[in-house]
Amino acid sequence: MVTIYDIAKRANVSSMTVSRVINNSGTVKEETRKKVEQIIKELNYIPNSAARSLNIKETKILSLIITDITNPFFTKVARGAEDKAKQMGYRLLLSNSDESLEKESEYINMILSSGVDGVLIAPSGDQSKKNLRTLIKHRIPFVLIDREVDGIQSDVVMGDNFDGTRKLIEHIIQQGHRKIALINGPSNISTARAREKAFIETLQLSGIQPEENLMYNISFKQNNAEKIVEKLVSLKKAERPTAIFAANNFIAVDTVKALRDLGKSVPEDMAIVCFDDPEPIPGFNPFLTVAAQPDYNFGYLGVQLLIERIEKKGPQGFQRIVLPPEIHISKSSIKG
Amino acid sequence: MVTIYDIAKRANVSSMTVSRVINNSGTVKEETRKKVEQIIKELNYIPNSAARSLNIKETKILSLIITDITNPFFTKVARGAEDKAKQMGYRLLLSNSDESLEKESEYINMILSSGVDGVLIAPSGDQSKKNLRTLIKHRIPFVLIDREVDGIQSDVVMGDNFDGTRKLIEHIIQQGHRKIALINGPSNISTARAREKAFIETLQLSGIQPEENLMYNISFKQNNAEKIVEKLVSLKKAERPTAIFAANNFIAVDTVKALRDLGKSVPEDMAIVCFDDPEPIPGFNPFLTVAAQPDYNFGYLGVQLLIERIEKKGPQGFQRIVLPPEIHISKSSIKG
DNA sequence: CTGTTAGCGCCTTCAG
DNA sequence: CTGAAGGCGCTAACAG
Repeated sequence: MVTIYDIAKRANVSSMTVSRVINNSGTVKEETRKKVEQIIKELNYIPNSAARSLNIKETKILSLIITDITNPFFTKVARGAEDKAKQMGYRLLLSNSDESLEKESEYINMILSSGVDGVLIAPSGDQSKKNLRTLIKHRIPFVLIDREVDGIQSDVVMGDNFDGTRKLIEHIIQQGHRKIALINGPSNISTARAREKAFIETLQLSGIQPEENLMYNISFKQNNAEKIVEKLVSLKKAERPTAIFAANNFIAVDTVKALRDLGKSVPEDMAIVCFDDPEPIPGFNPFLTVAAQPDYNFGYLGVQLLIERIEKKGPQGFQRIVLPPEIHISKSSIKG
Repeated sequence: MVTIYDIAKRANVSSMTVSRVINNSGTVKEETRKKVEQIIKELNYIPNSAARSLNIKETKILSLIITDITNPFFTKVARGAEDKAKQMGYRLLLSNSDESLEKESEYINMILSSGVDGVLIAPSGDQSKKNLRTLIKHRIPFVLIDREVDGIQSDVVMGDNFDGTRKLIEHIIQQGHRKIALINGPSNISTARAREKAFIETLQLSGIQPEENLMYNISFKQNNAEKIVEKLVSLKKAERPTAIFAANNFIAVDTVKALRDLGKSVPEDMAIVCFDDPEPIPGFNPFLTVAAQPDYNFGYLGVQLLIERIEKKGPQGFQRIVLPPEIHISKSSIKG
């Protein structure tokens, strides 16, 4: 391995001069700089980042913790995050928590020891407070994406869950539906709470009384909605919903599949609207009516805030960026 | 920051003993080990990985270079890679080359200086040889995924492009099509070459003469197929294809959109089959007939080979794992 | 503009 | 089973 000393020797300078050339720091005579640079090329010298990190205590590595890269929403978040990170000279570590506090904790531990400069995280829920506290204790800057956590002050980039939900529900009411079910995520996740609140209030504003037996909390992960759908479908006609609001894309997909398996058709037997688009390519094969979030920007802006925080260029107080969703109306909620 | 010395002092041992406890190396009396471990907990000690890496020359970080995480095929590859990496105690860096040699080269440079232990890469094409040679020169192990590179010997995990293509084309011929167009990726990518070869040979075996003016090479990226589709559609009826083989999912999506914009319907006016599923959730909203690859395993097995190579547990020779695709027949190729 | 000294936190080597 | 000395490759702080 060729080190800074090998370069120094060949160039008849000290290691410090080489260091200055590499980092463009201090002042070096144009002539010596040229010489050093040439020798660096000749010898294919590459600075050792471990040694560098040991000194200056920064790695130029960020950690992205999402629940599942396979969820098209987070796929785009990751792409936005990576793009911005690269642009700013940072690398990005990928982690999938699968909505599990335990996995999240494991990643947090790995983060502490691998010395990343900052963390962009979609927390698994309010219980993540524990993990975020750990980050705070170790002075590792972080930015929350998509989800807030009760009792944690920080920068955050999130969607307008209330507004998106309200528009979806208004739309479905406008389509003539009065019995509307909610299949929601766990209530320890801020997005689920906001969506439920908006669901209830929007119904009430239209003079519809929200019904307990039409509202369910399951996981935001795949393969969870089937039983709920069966239950809803098997209700007596008078009690049965004619529309379902799926609180995220995975739940929506499950719901559609479950209905299909039950021989029900969408939207004739059951209308569906959902938050977050399950399609990676919007508008390709449009079927579901969705509140599509600017997912790419969640990641892009998140990394931007994070780097500002790391490099202390950010404002003193925490920033809270709320991005509005776009409603895309499609077959799943329109009759005929 | 609490260091190994702080622990040593408190425990009345030397830093070496602490080091031995941390790494489970050498021998330490059960009693002292217990004491040290307790103090580590009390003080919330976390080993500094930069210092560690500086000594032992390993980071437990792998780099994944794909063309675009947003492509559902690579999304799954990434998930498989991350799962295996985590299981083996490694972290994974994410990079999107966007099929660009330049971006790929930038990432390779970052890799060299950030000292990752190994690289899992879907090369941008045969021109990546340059970058792979750089990795070889710097003794950084790598495994190719999805694509081989002319003149590079290495471990590789890839799909059976010939077989998948053959089955798709046989299917489309069986549907009565004789004029079949190919919208392929660039011929400097091994998968594109294999798919073209299989396309031509399968046609010939069925007594159909491949036609130059029905075969095109574009990029594997999004938003490229429109002009080709327009050209194909505007051919005189006698020359016009009745089916299109899109060589990857992005091309297929573009093709479907372009046809839609031109007022053509699929499969009535034009049948479509493609390699790689554009749906993140197979079978959710089935439309396209596809050769779906075991994408998750590309990443999972790729990382497995890579770690074996890094830890020198792998066989001397290089491994070449070829995974068969599954054909999913759907509306886009079946009439009425 | 350049060099010297010291040390980042850990692990290897060798002694005991 | 444990410790002392030295070094990994680099840079901060100072000196010239």
